[in-house]
Amino acid sequence: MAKERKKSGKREPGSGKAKQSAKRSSGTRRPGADAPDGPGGFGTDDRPAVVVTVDVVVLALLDGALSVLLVERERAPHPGQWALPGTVVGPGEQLVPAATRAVAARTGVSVAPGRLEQLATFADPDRDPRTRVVTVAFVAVVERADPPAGGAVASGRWWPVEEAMAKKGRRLAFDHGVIVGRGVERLRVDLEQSDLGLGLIQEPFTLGDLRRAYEAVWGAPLEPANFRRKILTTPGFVEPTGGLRTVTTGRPAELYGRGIGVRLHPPLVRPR
Amino acid sequence: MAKERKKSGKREPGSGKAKQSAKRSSGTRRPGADAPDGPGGFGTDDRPAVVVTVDVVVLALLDGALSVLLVERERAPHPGQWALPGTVVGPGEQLVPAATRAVAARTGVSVAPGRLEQLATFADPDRDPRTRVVTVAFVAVVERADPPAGGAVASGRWWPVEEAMAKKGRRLAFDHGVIVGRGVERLRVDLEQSDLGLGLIQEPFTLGDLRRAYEAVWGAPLEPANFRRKILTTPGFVEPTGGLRTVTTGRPAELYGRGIGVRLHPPLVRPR
DNA sequence: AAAATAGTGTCTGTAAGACATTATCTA
DNA sequence: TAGATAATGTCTTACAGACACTATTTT
Repeated sequence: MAKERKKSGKREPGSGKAKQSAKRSSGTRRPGADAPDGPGGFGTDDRPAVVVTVDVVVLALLDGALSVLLVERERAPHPGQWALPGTVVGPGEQLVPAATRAVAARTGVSVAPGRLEQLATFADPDRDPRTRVVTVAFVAVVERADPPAGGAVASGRWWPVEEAMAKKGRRLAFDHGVIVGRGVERLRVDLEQSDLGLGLIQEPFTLGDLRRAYEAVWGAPLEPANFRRKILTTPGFVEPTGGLRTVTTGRPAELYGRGIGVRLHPPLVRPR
Repeated sequence: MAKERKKSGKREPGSGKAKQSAKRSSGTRRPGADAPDGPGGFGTDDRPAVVVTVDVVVLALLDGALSVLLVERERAPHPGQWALPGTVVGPGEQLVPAATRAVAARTGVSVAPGRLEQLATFADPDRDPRTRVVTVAFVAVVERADPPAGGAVASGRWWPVEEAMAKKGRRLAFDHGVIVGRGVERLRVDLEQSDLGLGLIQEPFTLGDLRRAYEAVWGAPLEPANFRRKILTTPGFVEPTGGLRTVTTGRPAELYGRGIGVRLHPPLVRPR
């Protein structure tokens, strides 16, 4: 039914390490030089065969542990392995909507616009054995590690980051292990410099809730008094609700909601 | 000459805001849902027509002013306007080599590997009127704003950032004005947190040279004594050579070389 | 000598680290 | 009451901002 592209539609076998000089003599388009975009713009023949995708590192706290949302692959490549939710970017589609759509479609989890940020683009020629796939990775935080919805999207599962990264033998599909690592590191930095950590907990929350979220992300204990001082003396970080919450034992904690949003200067530094 | 693809090769007019629901019924591939990559992987028919490019924001000091390296476009779109040096990413080519190659080929400027970092990916469906172009932007610093080489690469020119961004009427081509802005902001942050600023000056240098580089990037004067203290008390930032330099008037300044490299904790904060 | 630039010393204010003390709940 | 968690207070340390002062050159 569909017509095959005549040129440059096939992936070159063994194009692995992508020696640039070798590429240039490889029969496909000689990249760049001083013909910026070809005589008539991007001619169809000049388009290298490439697929652009988005992949999302969705992070949340599951039983107090920082966890990442993964989907199990059913088909090759890497059948049976776990991968980030992602999708091919549709024609005319923006990246952020594509990322949001991918997460929702594959896992049923909905990501709020302000809690999604571009992480980096991964484009190793060998990262997908089928064809050249350039993926724009995103990081997102959600406030509840919802159990995977049933039915059509049942393949999603939350994995503690520790476990996802350290699976011996069963690594994540493609280069998704690397991407998860980068995503977690990005979140760690974001927590230092913004109030993005609020996206990991539900309102209303106590300062203990917030501190435990930070501790989970950073993997280090924080001094409660100093943490409290930093949060409360930063205007716009949190707003007291006036309410109290008693959990089990101990003095009831004051409840707060998210503030109007802040950038931290100086940052809330993590323990080194 | 070139055979046009039958499907999804044309950009849909008015697809600007990329309404997702509209896209799905657009006759091209319905993105994602629960068919991750099609029955046989990425079929040729399933590939949206997309070109992946790299564009590089090369920054340097030209007569003490932070400047960006631009090339003049000769053909449509945006003929006569200035643009970032960039190129289509070749098949099997890595992004960093592609970025380095693009700068060298179009301007004759060579960028050191450690002075090039990925900035972000820009993928607005309308950013190029010809076809869907997803570009991975990089920032680089070079230590000398070399005059544009002659001959084949004569189209490169250094523009003071101030001037490049504020051209009234003659804006930069595509979304390159936005990309330059993001690149400059990234450099400003990098200067706070790393020794990347050393990449803007030549060895050997004085602390005055280094301070003036920071002042140029941040657009604000720094207290010389405090700047000096921060640099010298950070192990590994600079190494004294023992030499002195007398420029015009004043006490001769001690000369330094780059240290072994550092991340700054706490950062060298810029004036707010 | 005057002007200019480099380098040193020091006082002060801000904010984080450490930790003791008080408050208020449940078992 | 003991134990647990939350909240407050305070002493100390680290470090940046501000700025006075000294050093060494050219004109």
